Amino acid sequence: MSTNFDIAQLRSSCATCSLRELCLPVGLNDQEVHLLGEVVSHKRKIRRGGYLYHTSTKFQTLYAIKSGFFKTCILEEDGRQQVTGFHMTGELLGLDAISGDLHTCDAIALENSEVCEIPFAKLEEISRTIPSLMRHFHRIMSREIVRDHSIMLLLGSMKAEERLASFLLNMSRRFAIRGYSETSFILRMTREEIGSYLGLKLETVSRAFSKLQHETLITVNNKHIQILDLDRLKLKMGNTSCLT
Amino acid sequence: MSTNFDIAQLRSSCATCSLRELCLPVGLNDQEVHLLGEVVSHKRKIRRGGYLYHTSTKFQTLYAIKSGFFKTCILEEDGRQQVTGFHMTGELLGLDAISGDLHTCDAIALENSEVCEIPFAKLEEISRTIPSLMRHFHRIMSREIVRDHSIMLLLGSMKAEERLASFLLNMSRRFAIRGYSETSFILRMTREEIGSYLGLKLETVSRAFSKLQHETLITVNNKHIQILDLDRLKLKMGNTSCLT
DNA sequence: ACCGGTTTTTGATTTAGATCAATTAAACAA
DNA sequence: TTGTTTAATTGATCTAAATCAAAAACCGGT
Repeated sequence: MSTNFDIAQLRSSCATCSLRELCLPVGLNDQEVHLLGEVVSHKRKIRRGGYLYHTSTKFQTLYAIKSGFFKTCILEEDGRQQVTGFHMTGELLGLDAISGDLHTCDAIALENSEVCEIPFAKLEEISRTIPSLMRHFHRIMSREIVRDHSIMLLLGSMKAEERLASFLLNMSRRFAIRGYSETSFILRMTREEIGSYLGLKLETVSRAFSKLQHETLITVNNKHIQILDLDRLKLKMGNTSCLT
Repeated sequence: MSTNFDIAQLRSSCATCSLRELCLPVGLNDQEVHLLGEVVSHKRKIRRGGYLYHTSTKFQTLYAIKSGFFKTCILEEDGRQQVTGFHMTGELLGLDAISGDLHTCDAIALENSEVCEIPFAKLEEISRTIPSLMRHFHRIMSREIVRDHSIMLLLGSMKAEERLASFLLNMSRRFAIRGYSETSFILRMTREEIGSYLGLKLETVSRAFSKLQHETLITVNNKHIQILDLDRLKLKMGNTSCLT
């Protein structure tokens, strides 16, 4: 909450956690880090199952995930929900709210999590004086668009097993980027949520997991996944360059 | 090509064509319009079937479509292509290239078209001095993300007829925004391209068209579509708030 | 450690849409 | 105009994934 903070601490937090997305690759000087610190200093904790934000929420805030795991989803009027993304430690959340004054989806914590709130207006303001920050922010937005296009490719033309392989490889890569193991990780979401994201029913997801396990490509222990053969898994997903 | 231009002309072109997306809603003063004019003054013509840009093209340019119709698509290694979007007069193209140095898809003209080239670096530069322009640009990017999420919803949980209804209503709305008829329009793309976009085969698209026609919701004359009952078509697509 | 609810797995059956195939219609060039 | 190519429609069949169903594993709370 306080705007009083330690630059060294911010720098190190940039290097290790949530703010890396936003400022690590930019190469800011001390004064710029100071400015940015004022913007990102507000922390917030969300318990497992809790909402980070709701559809139609008005406040325009971005969130850098300091620790934890989220899903974003659209709730249809008939009750079903479509998962539009999963978001892990170090990633940025809330880009959808910029288009209008309202969020267009719900963001729900899949485990106890902590985020930094980033008032978007303030970020715009200081990024005007720090071109590299603005550039970096634009790249993040564009990357989101590109990722969504890969998902469209996946949903539009891949079959169940390819989708799951694609998904696992995407998760693997994102864990690797954050410094976690790329072959052994816990998927916080349920089979149903994976299914919703991949355009499949939960039973189909489960079957696909089993199939990949029988082929000794992965080991499945409920939510704990171990990838036994990354290369062979890549072949599985077809020759597509999917899920950026 | 020239940086010498008439402010009045730019203003009027803003009001009527491609640049509306970029500058119309912003409310710029004369000096700002002048600045913007320097950025968007380079025009380019593309013939039907021609490429506006290729995957892995390096130049970072945005394109405002002055007139015409484009598709963007990802070409898979096995030859199939996934259409990721259709883009009509007045819309902005090329947002995918910001994330890296390369375009991540092809943009192909579906009819003879004309675009304004907007060097992205220059746009960033001048938007630093025009906050409302920057804000507006961010909204455009965010809207793209939100739209992609609607498509994910469509691909993930709608059935063939709902998808087509959703698609037609989206087209209708976009035509309406640009000042064309919302109930009678030409779809420049083939059934195969619609199918690729909607995650369906061309035969299925054709059948869905026929079905909607038999139910007297629309009239189909090859590429010319006439919507007979907008409200009933909206019901068709399920209670989903799809395709922003 | 036990209990009640949720999540996951696996099997049997059904179905929407893919695939295969053939006809008709439109677009285009000579 | 005519012939040639490409696009669209419609029908018959097949299949991947949805749906229905039931058992097994896991989780959180006491």
